Amino acid sequence: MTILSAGFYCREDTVQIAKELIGKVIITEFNGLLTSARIVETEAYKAPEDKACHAYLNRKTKRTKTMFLPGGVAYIYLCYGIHHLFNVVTGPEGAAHAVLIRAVEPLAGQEIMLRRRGLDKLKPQLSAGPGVMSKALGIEKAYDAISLTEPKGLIRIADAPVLPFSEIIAGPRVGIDYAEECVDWPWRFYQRDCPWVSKIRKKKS
DNA sequence: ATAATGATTCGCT
DNA sequence: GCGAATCATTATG
Repeated sequence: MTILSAGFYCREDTVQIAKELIGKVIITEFNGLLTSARIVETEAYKAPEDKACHAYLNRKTKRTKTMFLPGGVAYIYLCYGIHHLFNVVTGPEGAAHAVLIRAVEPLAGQEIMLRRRGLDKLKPQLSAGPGVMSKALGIEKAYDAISLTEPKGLIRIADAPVLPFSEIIAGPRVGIDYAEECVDWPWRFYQRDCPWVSKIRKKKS
């Protein structure tokens, strides 16, 4: 099992990386509890031109500074005061690019994930959604900016064959209605016919 | 359908 | 510094 190296993340084309991340495997190991899950849904965010990106126009703040790091580290932040969202920083140092992981398919340590979520049965609700999949894997914002490329790291991502083109679907990103002309950019990728992909949420009336 | 929830940011001073 | 508005969501009825 090969861990993806910095070379994979540091490329300039974040959208391409987001696409290639589908099918890769996230492994977390906190407190000796090992869990892993297959990525089935991602979104690309790319400053400065992307209005939906926190670092739009390269705004550098305490929160977004992680995104300016070289590719291969985690960017984790709190959303709606409740949910920890997990991103992978991409691109060279100084480029605020990142890929949001939105949904995963549980592999190893399913009992651990169920316990963390307070569920007793394996169903998409366990990890189909950016907030809940972080919770299932035990990811918290305290792990912001840690490396993903260390073989012994708390969080790492294992390589896997790239899915056939026909299995990957591109669409507009979710939950960024405020981003005006950027809302329709097809920067969301997910695996076709996969029950672990998050459901498209209906917009407010 | 909507309440819950808190870090972050922005516009003041 | 301070306070208000904002938000890449989820769970529940």
